[in-house]
Amino acid sequence: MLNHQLDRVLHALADPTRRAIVERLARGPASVSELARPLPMSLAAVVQHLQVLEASGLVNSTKVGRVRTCRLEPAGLRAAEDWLHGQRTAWERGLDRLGDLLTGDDHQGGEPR
Amino acid sequence: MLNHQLDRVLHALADPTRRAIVERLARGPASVSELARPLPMSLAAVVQHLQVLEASGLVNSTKVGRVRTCRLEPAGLRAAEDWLHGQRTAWERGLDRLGDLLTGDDHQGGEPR
DNA sequence: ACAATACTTAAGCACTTACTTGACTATGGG
DNA sequence: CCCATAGTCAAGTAAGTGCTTAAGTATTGT
Repeated sequence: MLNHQLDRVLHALADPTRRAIVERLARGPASVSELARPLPMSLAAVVQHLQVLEASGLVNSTKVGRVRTCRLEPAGLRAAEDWLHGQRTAWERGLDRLGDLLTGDDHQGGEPR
Repeated sequence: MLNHQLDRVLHALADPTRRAIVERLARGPASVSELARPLPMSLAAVVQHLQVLEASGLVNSTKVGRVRTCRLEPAGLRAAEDWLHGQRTAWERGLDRLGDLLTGDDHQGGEPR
């Protein structure tokens, strides 16, 4: 995935309203009004949040008649998850190597400079 | 984890400069100047990014003498990872149940309304 | 003591974000 | 045909973000 898209995904998820929408959509598809009903803001504001989510690739929607149905697109979620996992495990592996060094158990050779 | 902290973590990671800092720190601790060197901006700007990262709990730092050493704190990364994973798998389980319904293989009973 | 290093703090500025309201365009039921 | 429903579009605004420069404070090497 391009850095650019990860950018959009994380930005989209950084907002609590948009996370609430994602949480709702994780339980199944919903129309714009259904998504808006529990939220303390105008429907127009919700539509704007949906545009951000759609631009990030986290959500896609199709309009049939006058109702637009939105669903979650797990790929974007997955990409962000993978990035986070990569950083965290890289760091934790580093801590492990440090632990090995301190216990004299270095299987790779070469000390830190 | 409180919604509030997830908020800060995702907001912190939504910026490419801050993600670059996290990627660097995943390979091991670094001083402020070391973090700033490859980045195309002033040191003061980097310090501001570090403040955001530290407020989110993703990074902590200790100052010895005149040099502040920053390291990654994996807990925040983990919390975000878990949230993403939860949403994604909830959605995918939903898709599975839908698949089961379509193949007549519903082991839970109760059709969608 | 002096100067270089490694930050720190504050003020300011362009740009973006998260809303609002108001006007508008389908679509569908009675 | 009429009206409610469902959503769209366009301004406008207050607050927040990501930088900058400039001035300041400790700490360390000579």
